[in-house]
Amino acid sequence: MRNLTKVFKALSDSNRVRILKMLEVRPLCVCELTNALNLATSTVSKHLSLLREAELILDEKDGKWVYYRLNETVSHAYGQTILPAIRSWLNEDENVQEDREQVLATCREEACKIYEK
Amino acid sequence: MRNLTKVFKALSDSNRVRILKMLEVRPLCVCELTNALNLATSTVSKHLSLLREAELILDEKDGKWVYYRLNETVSHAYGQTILPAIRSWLNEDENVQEDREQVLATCREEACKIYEK
DNA sequence: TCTATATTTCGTCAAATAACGAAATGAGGG
DNA sequence: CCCTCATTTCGTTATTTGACGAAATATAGA
Repeated sequence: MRNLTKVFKALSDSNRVRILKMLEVRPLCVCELTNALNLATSTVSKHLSLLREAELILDEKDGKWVYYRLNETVSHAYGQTILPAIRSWLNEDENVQEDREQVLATCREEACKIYEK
Repeated sequence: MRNLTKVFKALSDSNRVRILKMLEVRPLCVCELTNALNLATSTVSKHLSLLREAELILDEKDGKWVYYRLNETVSHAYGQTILPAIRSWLNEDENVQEDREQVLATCREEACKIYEK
């Protein structure tokens, strides 16, 4: 029960749903997400930790960046049902489309201060 | 987006999920639900109104009682996906099983003060 | 090492939420 | 019409949540 409500709670905030819909495009680092959401970095980081605790996303460190991506192999039935459903929902939503355009249009050098490899 | 988060928010509280799982057994009036949840009537009434606003349940007046039941013909895709999923989840949950046993064992005369037709 | 950048953690504040009891509303039966 | 019971609405309170900025942590490069 606790696990289920944790998943629903993670999904009950529009900024967190926007994050999931952006991650459908490709894995993104915190600064790219922050850029699109227009929130403080610490706020976005907190949203990401809630999504991660619900096992809806995974994080991977790459140098000084942390990349977040959808958890395609989520272990619980809740995510197995809900993540694909969310993928099919909101694709016509104006905000979601704008977010995605911005993600695609903005290269990381603009979203983050520096892009070096 | 607003509609989706409204649905998830409605589902993000364990007492509201317990209500849905009890309504899987049969339609119930507010006093029967209150009896099982051990909350103030006004609190249960508020939970029910949130579930109703998310279109997950329907209410029907019968004399001085109001019966709530699952919305089997919910119009939005969110409910069409999530309600059947919830029906398949938590059936082994201890609290859910206790709630259901109580619902089945308690006749309305006990749950409510009076039963008259 | 020093600096710059990315991210997380912490402390704080305002708004939202869940709970309660009291009061208001509605329906049925003397 | 009065009384009772079921339910909802309202006002209050404690807790949770979402936001911010500042401070802490981590990494890469000069």
